[in-house]
Amino acid sequence: MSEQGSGHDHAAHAQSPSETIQDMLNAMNQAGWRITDQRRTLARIFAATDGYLSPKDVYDQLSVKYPSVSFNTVYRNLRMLSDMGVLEQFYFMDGGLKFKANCIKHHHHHLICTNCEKTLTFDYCPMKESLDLPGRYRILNHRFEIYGVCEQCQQDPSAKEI
Amino acid sequence: MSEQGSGHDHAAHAQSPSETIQDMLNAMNQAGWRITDQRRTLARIFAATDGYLSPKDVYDQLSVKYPSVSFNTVYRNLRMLSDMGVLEQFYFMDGGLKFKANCIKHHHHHLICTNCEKTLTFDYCPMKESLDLPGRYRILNHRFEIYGVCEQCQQDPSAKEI
DNA sequence: ATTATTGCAAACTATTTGCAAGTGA
DNA sequence: TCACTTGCAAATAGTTTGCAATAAT
Repeated sequence: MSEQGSGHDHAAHAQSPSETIQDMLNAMNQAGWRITDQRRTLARIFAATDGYLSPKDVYDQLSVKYPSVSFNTVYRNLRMLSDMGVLEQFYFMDGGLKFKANCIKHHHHHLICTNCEKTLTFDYCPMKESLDLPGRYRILNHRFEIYGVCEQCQQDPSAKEI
Repeated sequence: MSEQGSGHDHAAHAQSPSETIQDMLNAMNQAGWRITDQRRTLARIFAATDGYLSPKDVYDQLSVKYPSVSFNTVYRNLRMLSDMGVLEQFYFMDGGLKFKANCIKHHHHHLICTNCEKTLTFDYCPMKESLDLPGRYRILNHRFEIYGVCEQCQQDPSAKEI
């Protein structure tokens, strides 16, 4: 669970794990939710993960500390956190719905490893160009994602999970 | 195509319904599939639709002509056509998996109406810029989609389906 | 005639809901 | 305390599979 080395400052906006945890707990608080020990652990799990986690991944990790945790609760908390914008959800065509901590502090897009799903952010946004779009839609939002194989997985393609 | 530089020729690449039908049937043929009457109808349905269709949508439309069609068959055909690249699948966060005819003739991106899901294509692609990406990923592909409300739905928001 | 395709039913997976017991503020 | 949260079990939705009947080539 260590951070990637320094060097590129693309990650200038990346939050430290403790920042992420604090953001998530603050958001829960402001929404009037109780901070249970389990939710604290949930925040810790997402703060420590670069990539996406499926409900089952989260369940498995929570199970370590709370052997009797129910899927029910996992789903509910994931959904609630997503609705609040604290988590970001994404549907992988072959892996179903997954979640990751959402940086709500600035606009950015994602570079996603198709092998291990480790995700980096970058600031370039194609929407800032004056796009000549068809059809007079009233634009609401957009999505720009780039998929590839991260350096680590290029060297060791068998390492499916980090 | 036209030499007239002015005006919007965004739809220059759009295929006519009959072209789309032919493309789909050809693709099935080349893959060694039998062209059943039902699959012909399937092609017709997608050729006539601007937006995305859920398995249920397709099932409902097929049911008109084949009252005893089974979900089973719908799913199988949708999946096979997707695997072949004839259909494009997309997971809407609140509507699940949906399908639409895929233009395999040129690279483009989508402008999607969040109300009726009518989809227009445009040629601008952010990947042609020399992007300064983090992390030395080996880039495989990308996705760029813009969401908005189409002109029609802006005027009549209650018209949920076209 | 031969083999792919279809429809039915049942299996499966992922996700959601109802309610009593437990827990945080 | 008192309402929120949790876990269990069961319900639901979405999708896939097995197999006999059917239809395309």
